[in-house]
Amino acid sequence: MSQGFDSSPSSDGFPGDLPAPRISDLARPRGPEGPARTYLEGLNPEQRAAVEATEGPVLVLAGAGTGKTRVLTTRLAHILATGRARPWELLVVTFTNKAAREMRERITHIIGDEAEGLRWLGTFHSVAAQILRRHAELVGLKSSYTIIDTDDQERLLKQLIEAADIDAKRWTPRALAGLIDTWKNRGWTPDRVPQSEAGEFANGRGITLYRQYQERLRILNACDFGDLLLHNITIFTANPDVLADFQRRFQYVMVDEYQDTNVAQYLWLRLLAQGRQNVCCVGDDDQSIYGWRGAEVDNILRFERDFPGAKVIKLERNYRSTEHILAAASGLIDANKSRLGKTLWTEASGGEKVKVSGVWDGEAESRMVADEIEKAKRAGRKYSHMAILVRASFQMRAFEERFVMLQIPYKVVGGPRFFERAEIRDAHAYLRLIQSPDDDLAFERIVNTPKRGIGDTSVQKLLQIARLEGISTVEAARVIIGGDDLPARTRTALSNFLRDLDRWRALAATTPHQRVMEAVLEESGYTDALRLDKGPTSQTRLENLKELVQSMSAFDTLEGYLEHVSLVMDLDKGAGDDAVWIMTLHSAKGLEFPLVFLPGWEEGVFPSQRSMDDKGEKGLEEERRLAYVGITRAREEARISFVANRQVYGRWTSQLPSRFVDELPLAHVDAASETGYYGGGPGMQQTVSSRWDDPGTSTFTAGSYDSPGWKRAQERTAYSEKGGFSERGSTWRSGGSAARSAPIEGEGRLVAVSASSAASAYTRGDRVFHVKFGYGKVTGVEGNKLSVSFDKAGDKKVIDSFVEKA
DNA sequence: AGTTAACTAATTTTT
DNA sequence: TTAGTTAACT
Repeated sequence: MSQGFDSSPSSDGFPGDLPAPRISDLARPRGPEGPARTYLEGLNPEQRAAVEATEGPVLVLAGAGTGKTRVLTTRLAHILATGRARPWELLVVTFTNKAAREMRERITHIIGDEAEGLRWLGTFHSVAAQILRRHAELVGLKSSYTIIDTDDQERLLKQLIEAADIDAKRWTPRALAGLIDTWKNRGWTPDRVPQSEAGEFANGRGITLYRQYQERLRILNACDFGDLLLHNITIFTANPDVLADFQRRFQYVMVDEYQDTNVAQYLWLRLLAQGRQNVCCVGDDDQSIYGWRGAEVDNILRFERDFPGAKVIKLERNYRSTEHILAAASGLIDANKSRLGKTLWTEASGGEKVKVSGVWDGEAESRMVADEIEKAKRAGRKYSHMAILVRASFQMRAFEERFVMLQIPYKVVGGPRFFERAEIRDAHAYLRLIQSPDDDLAFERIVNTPKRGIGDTSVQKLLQIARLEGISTVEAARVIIGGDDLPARTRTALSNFLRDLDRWRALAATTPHQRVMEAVLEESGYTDALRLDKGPTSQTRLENLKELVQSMSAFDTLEGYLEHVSLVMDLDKGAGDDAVWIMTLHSAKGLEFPLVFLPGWEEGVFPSQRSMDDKGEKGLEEERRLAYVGITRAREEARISFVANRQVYGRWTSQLPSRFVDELPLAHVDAASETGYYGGGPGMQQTVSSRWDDPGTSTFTAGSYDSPGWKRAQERTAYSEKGGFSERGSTWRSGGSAARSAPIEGEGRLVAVSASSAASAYTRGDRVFHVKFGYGKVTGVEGNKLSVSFDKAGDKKVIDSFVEKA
């Protein structure tokens, strides 16, 4: 329900910039009466209503920073504390392992060890995997089925595409994998894919390939992520008794991040919740940013239809951000048409306005951000309280380079995850093959990794025989080394490999698995090959493998370990050190920081051109939600920036400020020129406006986005009348970028820049030392920038003032 | 079989 | 621009 009169802010209320009391605080027994119901204290009326509405369907629309997770965990504790259900009778699903873990932790704080009984608390996929283990035979699998990753998936599809004599370049395995995923996300088994979709891949052969793929998976006793849900649905619909059993078991169902559910997840939930109808979904339509992955915001709208009489509770009181930040975000999201309509409010007044600044190019942008970070640090802020949130990962590099130069500690969140790295997958493939000799996909992956002289043609022969005889590839290998289909050298290599495998398998029976892993990596020559590899990443890979061996010790059995990595692909690296966060807007969802930088707010970058091209208005609205997510991550300060020129894919492109900048309500925004970030004081109007003029060609003199300049510019879709730069989106060759930015550097505000005026004292061939990268040799000199080939860290570009002669 | 040189594509990514 | 993949060479 929307904000009632009685809950309106009172003057002596809770100071808005304080966080809501922590669950852990509330759980602590207060006084002699013990912990009874203390968890309900400090909830606002809406939160409390959501917690206490345990019976019947409930939809909680929880805006950003309104205590959504707190409501969910408290509600769960409430159900348990009041004896409505036992821990194992609760189904609680999240999207990420992280969210599941956090929820488990928070509940443990409230109710203690009883939380261990919550065996159906987990991600959609892990819960579905458990259910599938019990009833795998109903979809033609054994309960020992393996879960394949996207890598295996694509390799399998590639084989099928080639077998069907389809050009795998025109129709890539990846595209087919994407298509099949989409179909599975919609809950479509091969026979359910509508005719209208038939033409999607390789002139209508997509469905046949899908069917073949499923058949291959069944033979391999494997399934992919999408199958986990889909098989569950198949089991439930074809076996009402099984479904009824689970419906009876799950007394209460709770769902986090409901706006991110896809159709398959929705169907799955509906089936399970339909029995008792005690289902509570928590979500925020304004934070739906995974539409491209099959999420259906419509699921929120359908909720009331599928569960008639559902209670809808809105959480709109924000405990995270200041008034200005909230108002800016609200104003922006207001531009979206398809919304359920929530308005966040806070008791916190004042705070800083959202700062918006335009700068010349990406380099200037990273310089500005780094500068502000140093300033904030000097003012007493921790690095770890600051974050840079970008639309796409290519934007990260500029910041990283700058930070390395200035020695600002940073950490990139997201990116290639640990378990997805090639070396880790290779290591796992060895383990899988040791555990189950007929794991063909694992065999194919490592049969020639490291290189042992078994080439592509030989592997193809193996596959052919395996296919023909209906045996596993390993068995086929055993057959082929007895014959003369392969050159003697290859046969020897193959038989050596098989012998090694047998030996490791024997070893695994008697030895702790991490010892086995070590032995395999050494004896297979894998680590040796890496040690010999002169590539810049080989060192990191070796370290990753060490870490892998480390992480294995937490598991009693190899089986347990492998099950874990297939579903819980998540290894939280110690986030202990004080460092600035750099990540995408997507991976920032659910996090918060006192100071948030939002660079790259330019048409085409954000909103992303691709998104708008593919999905039109819908895509744009999702981009806008992403912007909303970005701003609402900030507790105290949000700083948005855009550039006039950006180098994309090696081309210089002139950029227009994002329409989102335009949509921010003026009353809550400060243009950088006015706050005078670069202003040197009175008389020195060295502000953004003059920066835009620096190259001396643009007539774009707007000092801020709200002055006539850039709105006009936007309408004209050109920056320049005088012929400086051509039309918007036009590109020109690089070459002058260093020269253009020189005057800016000339201000000498930055340490690194101040050194730039002097000619470099280094020449090619000099040995140098860098604090971070160690010793290296200069391979090139460009002004004050050196290209250095470091002994340990590989090739880097550094500013000369950061190295010394060695 | 393995190396190198040319070619090409290029968001976001929970499981 | 760069990374990743394929085609031609050794």
